[in-house]
Amino acid sequence: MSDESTANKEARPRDRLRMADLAVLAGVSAITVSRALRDSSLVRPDVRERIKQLAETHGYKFSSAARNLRLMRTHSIAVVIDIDPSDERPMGDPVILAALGGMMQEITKARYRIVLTTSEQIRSAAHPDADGIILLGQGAHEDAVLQLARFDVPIVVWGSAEGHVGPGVVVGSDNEAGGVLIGRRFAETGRRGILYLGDESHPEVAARVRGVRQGLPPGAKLTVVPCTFSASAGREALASRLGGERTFDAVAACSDLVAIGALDALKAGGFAVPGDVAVIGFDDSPIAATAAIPLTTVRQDWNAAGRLLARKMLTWLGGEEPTPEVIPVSLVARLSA
Amino acid sequence: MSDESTANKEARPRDRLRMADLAVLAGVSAITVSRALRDSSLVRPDVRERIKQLAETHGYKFSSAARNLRLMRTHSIAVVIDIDPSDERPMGDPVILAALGGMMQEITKARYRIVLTTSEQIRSAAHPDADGIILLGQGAHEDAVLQLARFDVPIVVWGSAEGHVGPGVVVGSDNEAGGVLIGRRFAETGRRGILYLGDESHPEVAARVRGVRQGLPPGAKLTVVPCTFSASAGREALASRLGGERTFDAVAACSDLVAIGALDALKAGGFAVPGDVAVIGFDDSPIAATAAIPLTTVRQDWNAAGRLLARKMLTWLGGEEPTPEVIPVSLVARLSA
DNA sequence: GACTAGTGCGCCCTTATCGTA
DNA sequence: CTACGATAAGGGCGCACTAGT
Repeated sequence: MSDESTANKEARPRDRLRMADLAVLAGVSAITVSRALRDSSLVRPDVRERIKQLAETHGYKFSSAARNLRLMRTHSIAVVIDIDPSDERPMGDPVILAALGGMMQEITKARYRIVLTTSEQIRSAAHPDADGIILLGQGAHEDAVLQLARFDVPIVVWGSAEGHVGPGVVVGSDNEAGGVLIGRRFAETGRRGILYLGDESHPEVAARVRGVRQGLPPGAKLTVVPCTFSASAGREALASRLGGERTFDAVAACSDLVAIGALDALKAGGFAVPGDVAVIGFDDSPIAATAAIPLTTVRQDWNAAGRLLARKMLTWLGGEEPTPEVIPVSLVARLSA
Repeated sequence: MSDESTANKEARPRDRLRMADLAVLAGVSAITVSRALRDSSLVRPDVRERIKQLAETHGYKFSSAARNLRLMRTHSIAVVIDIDPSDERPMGDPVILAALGGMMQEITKARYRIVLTTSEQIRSAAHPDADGIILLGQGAHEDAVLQLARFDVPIVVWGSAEGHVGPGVVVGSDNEAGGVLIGRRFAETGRRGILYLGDESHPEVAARVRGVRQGLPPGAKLTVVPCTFSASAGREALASRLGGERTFDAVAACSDLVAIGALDALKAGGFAVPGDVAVIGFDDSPIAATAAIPLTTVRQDWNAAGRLLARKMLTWLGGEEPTPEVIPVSLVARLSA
């Protein structure tokens, strides 16, 4: 009965309103609708308002897919974190969540979106599907950045600015200053033999160790014991040093989790904290305050860090290459040192 | 001299290879390239392979923006979490990170992407810009779901299945069973006066309270003290009950953080744990194990929860409406009860 | 001629539908 | 039935241009 193809062409039953449809309703062209909805000054304010009203009343839905295709941008920023359940670290790093929170504040304010990814996933992808990449986490070594450089998008990295030569802009805590705070604290409390629990091949840890050394008085002795970022690693690293005669009276750890492990080992060995041995952590994660012996630690403001990382990225996406930046840290004195 | 528009048409200098270009190189049509790259059986295996090779050697980059527009899908799933730095709760909830990790495993495996959002942002958006929404967090009340229902996309919610009538599929811990575990533990250790710290208007908390009551012996007395999900709330709620004569010998909290606050208040009041008062938390977050008095608590497997939430959503996106599901919980006995 | 307010056209790239050999 | 192709969306926006001051 009805000529369907013609009917479709004449008045195709579209389930979705486009700008073109709105344009007909408003008696203007589609591009004017486009501009009106973006508050372009090329459209008279009254026309703009009328079009917006129309869009509202007709339940118009903007298609970001179409915009993304046209502009060849995704309006999203990839955030790379490694949440590996088999690894002990991430669960104990609520700080990452704080950083995510900070990033969300800034990124959503700029009308961008955060796409969560793992380094493994993004590395194996042909395409980042994002306008920029923010790299987070302790594992963010140089090689990770290099791998990602093949995507032609801005990269902002959390890490240690020193010694960074590759692509990408680095934002990080002032690790060396944090180390100095630790060294001074030990100096003030008369400690002479210090054990540092952490992996010096990690640039951030290396900077902290340097700082500790600076903060310590001339006569003090500093020994670095290699150790990853988990509580069990801290426990084992310290336990290995508790046999025989104790040659240290202070322990600094590369994270609060490691410090908690050290606390365990000391307790098991029958040592008093801070009486026999003082302990200082790093991060001021929530577990620091609630530990059996409330942990003295170096506070990194992860929320601020997240915000800053995001702002750097947004600056870059705005066309201006940002500068690296260092975030100050502070000592939180509790009972352990 | 040169007719620019014609020149553009004849041999426009394109910086990006399209399927159409690949088609010319392979001597086939664009649609065949499309099918070949998607492993369609409509293309002969040898042709398929040849086209894939070609794509590889010429550095072809697939445009997901174009696919998204054509298919009217985003291939991404919005995950709504509230990380509000002004709020005390989220920082103490590293469990959320574990859930995110679980979701990432499943979602990236399915070649979807996770878009992080806050409830505020998505509520004010005209459009979710995602094929589905996963709602996470303690604040996921019914009204939040209703607000999101106006988007015409699948919603999967973390929460309490009981009493849920609105749209969306609910996945949650077996809160009532968790409560029973708590009640039994108190029963076994001879506790008679129980204080429950939590907000019963919250469906999950209500279910736990019911469970506790079931697990308790007939003579025991249970009192619910309203309290939000933060450590300070726990501290204050308990402190308010410590004046005058103590009428309880056990405390159950709606989260480990709240339990930590209660522990603080008890310590300040000079009570021994678990001697005078036993304390049980909920979640088994990292702070439970490292607390001053290692916390007995009910473990929820957040990684598994995240994976399940994601799978439910993927099932739905695959065209089949999933069923609600309840995740088992277990008691982790430490020192506090 | 310079400015304002607005338009027509084509392109971004992929894929469902229908058609053909 | 198998393997492939031509066509037409999908929706927004840059570009080059014009009508009217």
